Amino acid sequence: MSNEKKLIPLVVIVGPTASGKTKLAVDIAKKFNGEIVSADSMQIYKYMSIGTAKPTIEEMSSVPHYMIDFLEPNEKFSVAKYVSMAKQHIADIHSRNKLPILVGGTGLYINSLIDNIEFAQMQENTPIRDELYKIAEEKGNDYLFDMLKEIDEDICKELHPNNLGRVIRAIEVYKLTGKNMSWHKEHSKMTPSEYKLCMIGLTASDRQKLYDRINNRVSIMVENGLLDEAKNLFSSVYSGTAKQAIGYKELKGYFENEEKLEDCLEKIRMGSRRYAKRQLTWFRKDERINWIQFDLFSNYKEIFDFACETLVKNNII
RNA sequence: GCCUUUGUAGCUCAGUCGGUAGAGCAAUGGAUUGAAAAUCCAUGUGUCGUUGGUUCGAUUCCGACCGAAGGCA
Repeated sequence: MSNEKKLIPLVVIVGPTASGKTKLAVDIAKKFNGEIVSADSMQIYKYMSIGTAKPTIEEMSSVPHYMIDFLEPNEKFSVAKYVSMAKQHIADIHSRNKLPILVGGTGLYINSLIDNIEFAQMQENTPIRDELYKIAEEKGNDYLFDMLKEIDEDICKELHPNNLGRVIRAIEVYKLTGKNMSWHKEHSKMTPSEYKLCMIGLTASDRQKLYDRINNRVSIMVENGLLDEAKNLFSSVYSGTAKQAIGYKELKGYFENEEKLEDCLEKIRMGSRRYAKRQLTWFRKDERINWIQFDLFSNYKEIFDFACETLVKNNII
């Protein structure tokens, strides 16, 4: 094995929702001749722009963006697909002598990509899953968990029986590949990352400041036409992954005349706050991240300058 | 003004036939390898409205007062 292969420089900007990732990424791209690869599990969908806080049309036309706006809302997606597509974009950007910038809040996508997780090669197989879900419904979560114990005792130490989706996936992986999840996890980390990273994390030193921004942004989304966007989405086919997006599902009750608008909006704010909390839990443990606490700077320019300095210090540009 | 109901965790409410209390939601922490903006796990001290009385002991019984909702005038 040779380490001669040259690493691709990659700027990574992470952080909870509403922390200002999009703007910072665009400005960095403009300054350093970069292009942006999004790492967001919902911005991949068309027609879901306001609610997922996609970059504006101006932002997207001033800097090339990838992994945004390319899937119909009824199409399923997965980490494995994300990693293989995003990797190609990064390689392509680099081959054109531009600086790739990975930006987003979906921790699983980002870590799978930058840590070079290799997923088992297989097609997704819903008949197996459906059958397992049926077993769980009839005989209970513990029954399925005991099934998993038979084929992968180690993974059971990391999983809770109630985390049905993962228990089922672990069984499915074994049925489709003949190797259990523990085996795949171990073998997925064999090849080292091909990127030279500089990670920047945006957050607030005071959690309430972040929550204020989130709450405020929901009102802005409504002013920008969130309700119409959601209404259109409901009238078309929208399912699977896209259906989980915060900012749309909460409005259903309003359109069906069962809930007040203000109550639905409060649900969106709450859902977003809880999401931000989970994002922080995910990113906090990554010691490679250079954190920028936006509320400790007096204006945006200082944040931008500080971010640029960080990139220079890390020899990324 | 009178009658009835009501005042318990940030919110909605249980409960204690008198021995200082518990659920859901929220909040906080954590997990995260093909649905990840999803999914899952862990964490419950609050003058039981205020104030007197009865009692060994009251949030629980009795009285007064304060607040809320409804009804009658």
